[in-house]
Amino acid sequence: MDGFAHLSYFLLMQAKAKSFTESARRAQIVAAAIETIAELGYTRASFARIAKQAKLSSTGLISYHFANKEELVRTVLEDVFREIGAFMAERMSEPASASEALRTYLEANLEFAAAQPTRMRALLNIFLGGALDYDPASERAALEPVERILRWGQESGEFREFDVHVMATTIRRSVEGPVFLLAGTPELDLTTYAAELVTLFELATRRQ
Amino acid sequence: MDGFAHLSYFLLMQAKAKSFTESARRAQIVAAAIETIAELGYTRASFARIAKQAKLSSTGLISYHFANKEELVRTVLEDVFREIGAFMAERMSEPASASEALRTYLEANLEFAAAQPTRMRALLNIFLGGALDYDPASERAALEPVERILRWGQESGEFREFDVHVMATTIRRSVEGPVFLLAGTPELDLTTYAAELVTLFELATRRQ
Amino acid sequence: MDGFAHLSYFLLMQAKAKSFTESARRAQIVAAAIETIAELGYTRASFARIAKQAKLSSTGLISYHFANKEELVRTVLEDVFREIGAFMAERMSEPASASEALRTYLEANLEFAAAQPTRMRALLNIFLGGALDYDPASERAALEPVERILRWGQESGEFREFDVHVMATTIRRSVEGPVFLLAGTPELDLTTYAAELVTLFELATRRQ
Amino acid sequence: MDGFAHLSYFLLMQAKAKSFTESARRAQIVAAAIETIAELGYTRASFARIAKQAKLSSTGLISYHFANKEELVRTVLEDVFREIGAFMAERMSEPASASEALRTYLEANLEFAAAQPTRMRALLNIFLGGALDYDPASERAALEPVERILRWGQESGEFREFDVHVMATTIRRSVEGPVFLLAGTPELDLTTYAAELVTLFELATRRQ
DNA sequence: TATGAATGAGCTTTCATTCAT
DNA sequence: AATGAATGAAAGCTCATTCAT
Repeated sequence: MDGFAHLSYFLLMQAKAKSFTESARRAQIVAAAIETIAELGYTRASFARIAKQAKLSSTGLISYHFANKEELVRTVLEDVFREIGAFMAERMSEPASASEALRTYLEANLEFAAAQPTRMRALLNIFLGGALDYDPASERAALEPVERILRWGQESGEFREFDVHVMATTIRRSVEGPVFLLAGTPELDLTTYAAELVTLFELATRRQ
Repeated sequence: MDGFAHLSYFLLMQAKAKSFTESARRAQIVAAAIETIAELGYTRASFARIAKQAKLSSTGLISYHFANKEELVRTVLEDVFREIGAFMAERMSEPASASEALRTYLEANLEFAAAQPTRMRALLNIFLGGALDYDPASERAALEPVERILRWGQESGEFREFDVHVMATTIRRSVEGPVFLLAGTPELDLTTYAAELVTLFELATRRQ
Repeated sequence: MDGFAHLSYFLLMQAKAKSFTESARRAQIVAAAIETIAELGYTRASFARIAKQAKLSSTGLISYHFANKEELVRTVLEDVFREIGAFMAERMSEPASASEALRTYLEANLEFAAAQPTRMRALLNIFLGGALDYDPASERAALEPVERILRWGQESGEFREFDVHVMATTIRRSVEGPVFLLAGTPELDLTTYAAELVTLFELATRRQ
Repeated sequence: MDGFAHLSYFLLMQAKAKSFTESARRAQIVAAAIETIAELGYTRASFARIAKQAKLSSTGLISYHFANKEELVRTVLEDVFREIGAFMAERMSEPASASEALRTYLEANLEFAAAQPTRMRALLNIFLGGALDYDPASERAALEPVERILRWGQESGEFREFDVHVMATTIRRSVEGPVFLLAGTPELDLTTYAAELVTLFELATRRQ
């Protein structure tokens, strides 16, 4: 019922327990990677820059803790998805109707963007910066929870007839928009933004 | 009155006239760059690959015609914007109303995406791939023509009251969506897609 | 009819002609590689050391002229094999008998080792130093010309019955021996050495 | 009277007695090193791979027990030479003649290669893989026992006149050959191989 | 104009070794 | 006696850019 948790599809369950020190170092490196990717984009976020950001003595230390760059990126995504998942779990209750679900979806996504703008920028930079080969499957996965809400509303009669895929794509992209806007306008009021989106899509989806 | 020409902001007026040979070479390189960036993404579109695509003997030739990579990218954007501009000029007549203008805006953008998918993919790969330092000004410039339509509609009473910036951002992103979808679904019917968007935003903007 | 030319199996016919300058540079790099590999062994012959030996400004120049280390090594082998081939072509006439062929094989191999000790050391360091994954096929290829001589002698009645494979392996290794000995005893007299080997294998192979 | 024990030249007599635990650990590491070097070659046998093979928790443990990689390699050689020495001591009785000694030398070497192929491959990978700076002294030491046999035969009149150094080198290399052949032909029958070598060198050495 | 040669910084990754605990 | 964390040098390779011709 959230916008990203479905992407937990990237998570690999870790077999071996990590020591406290190792976990701390990995967390530190992941944090530095998020910071760096958010700031410079994926391409320019080299091990050298990440090491500098984390005040590490050597890029070798990153390689020591992560098998390769792909594993580091995967771990960054894990971290972001975990945060999103935790946020959403707390934020959302059982929605009583499709329109309520849609409203909550929009609001919760923007609230998270407001709470974790750096993580959100890193996430989008990874997906857009060519880190991963473009994967239509993950695109579809990202749309799925939205489409579920929309179909629910059409079946219940709350929503009018429309192409679910088009509407879902538009909704998904509408909540990603502010993440970029925040870079240019940090003071952007996402509460107002969310209210506007809620109205916009209520009008666009409701049975006339 | 189009979606991108405002970005002519990127254009640098060239002081010196170019010889025919030079213009032809530059055009050839730009075409190869577009092809390569569309296919591989900005990061992997090195001078070596672009030269290969253009069947050039040396990457030095690219440097000879373009001061640096940034200038090449800027010229690619010029080219794309010029194409878009030409397309729009032909496509659009003087709109009789704000809602007609909005409808035409949506349809024309998707028509262009259908007609020039390679140029469109290149364009978005450049913006998203970290080629340019993120530039809020260009973001604002991209929104301006949409905002103009929206304000017009509000002033004329066709449109309800809403936050123009939020609505414009949502509209802009809604027409960019299909460019990405085309990668996974080349057979996507953009005519239908456009009709859905037109309905969606008519409902979202009209005075109730 | 020589000991190594069969390994021309490694040669790739080059499609594109190389400019004079490029050929010269490649030759210079190959020469430096041979020198370095002969002296330090394959493992320690890094691009950095080869560049130093060739007085190049950057290891990047090696990568510029050779796609990767494997291609450089392949080119080194080409060079050595070409030298051996030219040497053998001049040295050997049509042998009148198997025992004459065997004698010439032994002598020619040692003469080449005397004339080109550095190339020979480089060659063996490449094969023995783990440069190439151990390849039974190339081993078999190296033995083939010897085995052909031996079978000829057995069929003609000049040679006694013996296991051709064992004899060929022993002969092959016997002519490689001096290449290593030369490192410790540069003044080693390979003419005498050859005469001793000729006698040794005449006694070992002749019909009693 | 064996082919390698003379190389005990590499052994460093250890001044300090080692505890049982330490000895066991060292033996475990040495065994893993032999296995790894035999399988991957010297170059690719990193501490990391050896530690993995030995199921050690850290490469640091190797450094703890061995001053550096050279000492580990030296200890591996010790181990192999000790095994060879023990094998030979059991295998060989007092030879009645030089030709019997030569026959036994050849047979015993090949028997050991058949019994301990892993140790033999490791041994040769170390010598050939550039682990040690090429050492003419060790080469000479390896030839010494063979040369002793040959001189004995010449003095007793069993053997003809020949250059002892050339013959010894040829014999030494002839028994090393099968070690490599085993990699490509594991089913190679070394008993037959030994019989062929015995005949070969009897004919090559005997007084006519 | 165009070419190919050259440069040097940068990339990720592996390595033997050190060190505190 | 052993661990795992950390180090910094070195590896092969790619890159945008410069330059002489």
